[in-house]
Amino acid sequence: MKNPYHETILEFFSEHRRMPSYAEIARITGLNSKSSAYHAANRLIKEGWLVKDDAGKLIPGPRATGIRLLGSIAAGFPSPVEEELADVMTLDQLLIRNPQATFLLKVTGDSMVDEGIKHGDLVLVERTTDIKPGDIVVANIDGEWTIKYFRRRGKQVYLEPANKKYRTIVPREELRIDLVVKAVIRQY
Amino acid sequence: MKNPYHETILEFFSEHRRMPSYAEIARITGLNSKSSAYHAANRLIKEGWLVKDDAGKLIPGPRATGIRLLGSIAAGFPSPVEEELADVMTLDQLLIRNPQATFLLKVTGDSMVDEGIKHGDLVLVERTTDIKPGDIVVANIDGEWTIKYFRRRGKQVYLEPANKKYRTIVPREELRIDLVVKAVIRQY
DNA sequence: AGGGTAATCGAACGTTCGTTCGATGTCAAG
DNA sequence: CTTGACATCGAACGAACGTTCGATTACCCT
Repeated sequence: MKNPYHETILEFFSEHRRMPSYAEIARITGLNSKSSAYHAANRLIKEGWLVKDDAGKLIPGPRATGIRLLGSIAAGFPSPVEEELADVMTLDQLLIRNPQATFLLKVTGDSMVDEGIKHGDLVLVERTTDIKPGDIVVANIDGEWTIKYFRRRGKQVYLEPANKKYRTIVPREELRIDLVVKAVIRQY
Repeated sequence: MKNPYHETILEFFSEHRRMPSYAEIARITGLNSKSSAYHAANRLIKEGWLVKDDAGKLIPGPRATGIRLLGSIAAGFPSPVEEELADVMTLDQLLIRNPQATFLLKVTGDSMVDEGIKHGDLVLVERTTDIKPGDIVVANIDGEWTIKYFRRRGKQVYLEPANKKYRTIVPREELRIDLVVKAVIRQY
């Protein structure tokens, strides 16, 4: 019972992808009545952990949801405790525009190291037809999948690595590319 | 009505951070009865857009939710269409262990370029006391915030950049660090 | 020890929920 | 046109929901 209620409740949210009912709040927090859960939830609303939407349903509040996007490192740093937070969002909301066409790939090899994309990194890839020169793309060259810059000189398109050890690839035949890298994610 | 129901419903989810009730599904889809909404939802469940959890509540299904984590690029690539998906998760679930203590910072400067952390990148920072040598940390050195490797030689701790242009920092006085970099995110 | 504030409880309320049913409507194949 | 499969509808059910109330308990302050 050490755990404050908001942690228990938000844990439920991230596990179940929905908010618990008051009966469920009572169950998971150890409270013995719905009304205790109701009052506890109202306290959490006052504290900003939860909010009620237009329909009166509980949803995670500004203090709980997502990630706090703070200033830049060199520019200084809001006070660690109790930042009254400008922008709060989910990483998914931040990074993903078209969920149906987006997925994650693990990068193998070092052909893009000079771009800061290393072996083992994850790349967030979106399937799209809107590919512009300079984009980083995932392409199938002669049956092999690779990640490269998409370049164009005149009418000729080619794929350029971000690593001098590798050579630019000029496709022998027509090159169909529909996967563009929207983000790079590296975990430590 | 061009929009298939699952798009309307999942749109509701991402806007409201909860799934609609059947009455609400009827309203937003233009259906005139709860039971139509109920049957429509069941179809979507069969198609994988939605699922019901243990309590019978609707939650987004594997086809809708989060991101598909596929194989590595060099290792080949599951068929683009209709991958029967190993792992599906939210980016937040993937990256964030302790939501309360986690936030996002924008990196300024190039002191970590050799680690693949470039100017303008976002770093996912967690406040923790468990910092080990080799970790990438955000530290306050003489009033300035910087991002560096945390190193230790004997009893002496110091901060090392990942860029030969910069010098290692040996703190004059005691160094209190509680921000460790858990992930790097770069958007294109 | 005592007094006051806040948390918890159990019971009760009207409302909304998910679900089932049978009837009606739509559309394509035979 | 007839048949069958399927989507939609409106009404109905008990169960679960959010909320309120008054009584009880726990906790802090001096």
